[in-house]
Amino acid sequence: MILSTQQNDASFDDVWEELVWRGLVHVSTDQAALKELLAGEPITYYCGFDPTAPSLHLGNLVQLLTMRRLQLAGHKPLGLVGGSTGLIGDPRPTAERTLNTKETVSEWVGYLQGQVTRFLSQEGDNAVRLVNNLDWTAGLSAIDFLREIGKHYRVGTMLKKDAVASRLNSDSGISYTEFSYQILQGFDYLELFRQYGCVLQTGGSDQWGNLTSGTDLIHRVEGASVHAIGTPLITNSDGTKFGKSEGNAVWLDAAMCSPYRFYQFWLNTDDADVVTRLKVFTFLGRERIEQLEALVASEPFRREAQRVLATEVTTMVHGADATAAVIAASQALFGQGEITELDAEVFESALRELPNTTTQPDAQIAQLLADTKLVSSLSEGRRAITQGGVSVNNRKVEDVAATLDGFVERGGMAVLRRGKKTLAGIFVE
RNA sequence: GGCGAGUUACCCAAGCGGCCAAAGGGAUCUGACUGUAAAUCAGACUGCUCAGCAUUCGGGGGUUCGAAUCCCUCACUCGCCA
Repeated sequence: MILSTQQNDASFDDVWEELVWRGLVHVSTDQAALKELLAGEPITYYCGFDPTAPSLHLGNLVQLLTMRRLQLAGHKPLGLVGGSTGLIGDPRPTAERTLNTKETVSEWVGYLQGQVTRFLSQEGDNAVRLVNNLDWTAGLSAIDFLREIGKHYRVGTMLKKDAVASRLNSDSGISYTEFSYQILQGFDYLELFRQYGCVLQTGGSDQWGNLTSGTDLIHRVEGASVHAIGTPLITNSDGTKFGKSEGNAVWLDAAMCSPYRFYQFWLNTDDADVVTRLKVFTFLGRERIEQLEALVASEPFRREAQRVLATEVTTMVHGADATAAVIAASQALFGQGEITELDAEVFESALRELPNTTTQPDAQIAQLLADTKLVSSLSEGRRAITQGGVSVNNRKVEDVAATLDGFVERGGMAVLRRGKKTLAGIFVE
């Protein structure tokens, strides 16, 4: 099992030092106190995930791996999947969320719980424990909520939180529902503090307002000082959004983002970003990462660091077998030799890793582009051909109205390619 | 409750009766260059039965030969006053 191969780098004094080195601490409560706390006896900590989709994505993976590092240091994780907060919606800086139905949310809770437990050990005395905030909010009446929790919140403070302030400044405004979100998250922390003695919450730095909502509430109600760590928002050095592939989020669920695409996403990491990614997304030690950093500088064209990164993360998320398959497919499809000279079996299994379709020899190539989702419409398919961006088995398609005839000879298999690296498999009957 | 401002394509944002499928920027995609990079340059970016046609400018209705642009109405958002 992959979890058993993971370990923290023993060359660091404590896990806090390692988190800092990996660039995982963007903001936090008292650093000296945190360092001491984390170096001492096992503590209980938590991180929440809201069911806003059927799967977690790369942004959540940062949290999962941070939790895992703390678990490896002996601390006790609580994996919270927000059955109630998912019904309310964390305010996004831009616009109001659309509410999902209770049925949908509860279905997604199940999926996310399954994913959370895959990344954290379920063995030993610090096994991950799943919690759901619906358990302590479902039975709470609005009146009790306002009396017991709401009374501790000052509206002035709530308005100053970034998430709220930016929404108030936007022309979409904010609903009372989303405005209340920070109270719910603060309540979660209080509840976990009471039930499990939880004294640390981690989350993205964009959650900072929600994290401090909890530490402040606990301080006020229980008189205790508890902690929070905000991890940095992962960004690309060129300013584009991290974690998007073809405009879509990179999901952890193989059905929503195939292992092939997942691997390719990591393989295409910029030189400027690859070291940062290795630190955040792998369990490779400092020495190994520094060695790869040197390789990026001396032999960037070999892309050794990208290869290691892609292999490590894909293995962690999709397993060793799937990773071996997508590496083989990638080599076959991007190798130097003629595609048509590849061993038929290797070729076929490579095509199976891609989005693929079975069709007739007279099928129009523009239509196939649309069918395989390489483009989103027929028009776009034609456009791509016009721009010279489409090839079948590495032969450029010149005619907008071209069919597969003449492009597919051997074995009725073909790679359909848009641009350099967007591929699909075609099987002709 | 009163008054004012606003709602344009993925995002920001021009347009204020015909020359508007709609300026500009960003994002995205393609080509060249390369390392399946980055940067740069060029092109594309509503759909289709694609040198043409159809449908878009918050929803609905109207004026007009003709509307994103004018009028009515509904919805939503923001601000000020109560």
